[in-house]
Amino acid sequence: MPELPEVEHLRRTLEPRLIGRTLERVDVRRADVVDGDASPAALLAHDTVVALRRKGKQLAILGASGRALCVHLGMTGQLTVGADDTAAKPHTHIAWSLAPAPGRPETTLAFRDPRRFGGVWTFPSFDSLRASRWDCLGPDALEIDPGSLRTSLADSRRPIKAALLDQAVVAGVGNIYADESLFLAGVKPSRPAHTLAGRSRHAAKLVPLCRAIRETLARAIEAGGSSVRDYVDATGSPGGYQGVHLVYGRRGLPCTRCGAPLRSRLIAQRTTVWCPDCQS
DNA sequence: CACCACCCCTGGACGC
DNA sequence: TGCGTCCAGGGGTGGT
Repeated sequence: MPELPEVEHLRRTLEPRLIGRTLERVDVRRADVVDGDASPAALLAHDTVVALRRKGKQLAILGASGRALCVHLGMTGQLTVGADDTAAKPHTHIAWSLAPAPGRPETTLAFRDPRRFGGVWTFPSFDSLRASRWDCLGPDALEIDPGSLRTSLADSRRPIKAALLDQAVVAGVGNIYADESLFLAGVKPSRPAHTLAGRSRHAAKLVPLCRAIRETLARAIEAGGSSVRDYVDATGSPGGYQGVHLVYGRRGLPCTRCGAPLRSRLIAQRTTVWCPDCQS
């Protein structure tokens, strides 16, 4: 399930394979994964990729024409660059043919998404992409700072876990890294968000929580992200961070720090795992 | 206005 | 072995 680290690792693996490449032709097999103008030109046909940007869990592909695509992977989305058979897998909804380029054997860019929680949005410019999809997001989670987090949490009575999942509070944290960050910071997921922003003793954990979010995400990027089920990078390789999750997916197993059995319950409609002894 | 429940979707795990 | 059921969850939306 792609969160910020998976999308950033994907961006980094796409970059050397896509920058400077011209998208010759686009084959849209499922038009309903495209939002906005789904014409070939809007999907960067005959355009050359000049940059790949990311905010939170969203990826932007910028063309030399000025046009922009926003890709969101949802739960099961994949964006891969490879040989002809890259587009042959089931649930490949969009396939671009890459113009031949010296030293670059890849021929195909494919967007695949079995469950179709993801999609592709087309925009005439990067500015319009940002205005309609990125400006409403909170700060990117890699750069979250105590000041902005405190402001977002101050008036919120919902559980801190629910706040961290809210992309308007901080962009890029999903279920896995919310649980991991809260564990590292010693914060109970159900704790009312505002108690981390006020004058109670728990407010002292705001700075550690910010640090935990940034460090957890940075380490996961270096490990190539977490492949719980479907995530692969641009080359089709899974990540390696799923092997080092401290709480996510470990309900009932002993806490790595104190040995107590990890507990689990739904918070904000998401399975949440935490240590009853290490988090308060 | 803050926040929650619901919904979209498919594949894999599990039980019988 | 095969079939039915349940569960995973990002994010938009409509309701409280």
